[in-house]
Amino acid sequence: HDNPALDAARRSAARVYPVFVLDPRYLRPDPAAPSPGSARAGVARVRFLLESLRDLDARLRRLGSRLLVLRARDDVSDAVCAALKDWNIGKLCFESDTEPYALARDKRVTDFAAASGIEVFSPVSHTLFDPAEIIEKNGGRPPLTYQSFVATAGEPPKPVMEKYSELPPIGDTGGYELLPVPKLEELGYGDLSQEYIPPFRGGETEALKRMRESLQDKEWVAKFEKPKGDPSAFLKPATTVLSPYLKFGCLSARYFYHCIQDVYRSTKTHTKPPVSLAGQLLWRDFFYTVSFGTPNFHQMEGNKICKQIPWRENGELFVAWRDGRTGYPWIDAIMIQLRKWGWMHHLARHSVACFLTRGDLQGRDVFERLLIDSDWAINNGNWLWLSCSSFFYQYHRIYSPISFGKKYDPNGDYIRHFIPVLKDMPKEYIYEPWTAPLSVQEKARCIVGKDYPKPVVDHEAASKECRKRMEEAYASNRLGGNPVKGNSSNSSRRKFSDGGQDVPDSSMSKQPRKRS
DNA sequence: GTCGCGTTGTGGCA
DNA sequence: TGCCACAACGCGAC
Repeated sequence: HDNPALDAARRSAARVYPVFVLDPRYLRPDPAAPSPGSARAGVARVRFLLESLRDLDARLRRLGSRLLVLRARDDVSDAVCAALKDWNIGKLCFESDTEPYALARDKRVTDFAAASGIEVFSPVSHTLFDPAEIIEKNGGRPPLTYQSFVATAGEPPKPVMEKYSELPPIGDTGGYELLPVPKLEELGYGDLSQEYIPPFRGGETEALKRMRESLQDKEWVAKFEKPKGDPSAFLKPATTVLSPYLKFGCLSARYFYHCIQDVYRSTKTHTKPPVSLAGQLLWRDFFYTVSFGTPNFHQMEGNKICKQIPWRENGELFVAWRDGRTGYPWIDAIMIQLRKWGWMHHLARHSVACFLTRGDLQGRDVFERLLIDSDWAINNGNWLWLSCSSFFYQYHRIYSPISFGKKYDPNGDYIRHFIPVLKDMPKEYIYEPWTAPLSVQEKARCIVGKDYPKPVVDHEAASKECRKRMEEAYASNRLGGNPVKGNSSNSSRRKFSDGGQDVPDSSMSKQPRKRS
């Protein structure tokens, strides 16, 4: 549905080759990665992708076509150009993509097409609006606040919902071996039998079903307020969990948006952006637009909208955070949900991102790899937000790793589910197990420091230190825009167990990261 | 220069 | 559940 590229292809040709190229950049197994998967994608997202491809193939077959799965040896554009040439293609249709990696990849293909006399049609259909158009409307610069974005954007165009019962058949594929969509086990990630399978299945069929189920409860849709959602809800998440389907193109943002509007029309009142359900789709477009119009959006260096803050590396804290071993059950439960499900509630993401110092884009990379809805523009945008580097600047607002979760889930059911070793810890101590008397720990069969880690940092000291350093960095940005380079103050996170001694600084300021 | 505003803080209190 | 103080940021309209 809402696939103008496919629609154009079927209208203008007697033969259509529906191609998906498996990209080794995303799929090549990396045994050195901290959890199963490739360097850039955890198995949860790869599984979701393969499920989506199998569903797409099945749906194409119902229309008399099929998916042609190509495996790129190295560069995806090489594989596409070879197929264009070998199959003597006259017109190439694909959805445009604004991520820098995709832009470079697609440019190599369109350059080849232009040189070979192949017609190219590349419509915008991944987002509600065309980011380039919004930037132009706004005077050549992306709107940097949500409100100005919404004012500039206006109403999104309607989805392309042409109904058809068949597609042109595929053409002669010559010597190409037509393989089915591979199974996860065939991609070489090792023995995955022990891996938890997330409760979300990929594919357009599942996406449309999930959307209909969400929209069925009209009162829920009309009253939806994102900040009021419960991040600890896991049996029935507080949001639609349609983001992975949007990410993989299983669900059209435009179609979803217009279905939400239909619901609004049938109810007396409804919430409004930014907190409303439709407002969430506008947030998505906001980050796509800013990311498209901002060079070096994914990093601090050379990023004009990003505050220059001298982040410190704390390898010990980072690894504990990544692996869900910080000693703060609320934080660890969220990170374990991330690794197992590839998804957690937005406020849970805020909580853990805030915890990992205010900032440090190392965390960005962990999210990017493990989330099934991993999205370059949105992930980077939100890490800029949470780190008070851009968009949001109230660095005194810090999520407590103890009281924030407790507010929603005083009994700690979420923690008990994702951290079974804590399942018998009394609720008085479940958010701070290190405060439980030894007799209580013994009775709960969970000794802190043995069965569950001691806190890696003292949150009180660490957040105080963080505020101080943010204040210094902001002051420095006001003065001349030069980041604080000195090493006058302590590490932003301290060890808890050694009485507040500083963790040795492995480096002064963060190295700019290569685009990943 | 001033002032109002900004999706999603915490802790205390009614 | 909602309101307030706390301490307070940058942005953008004026």
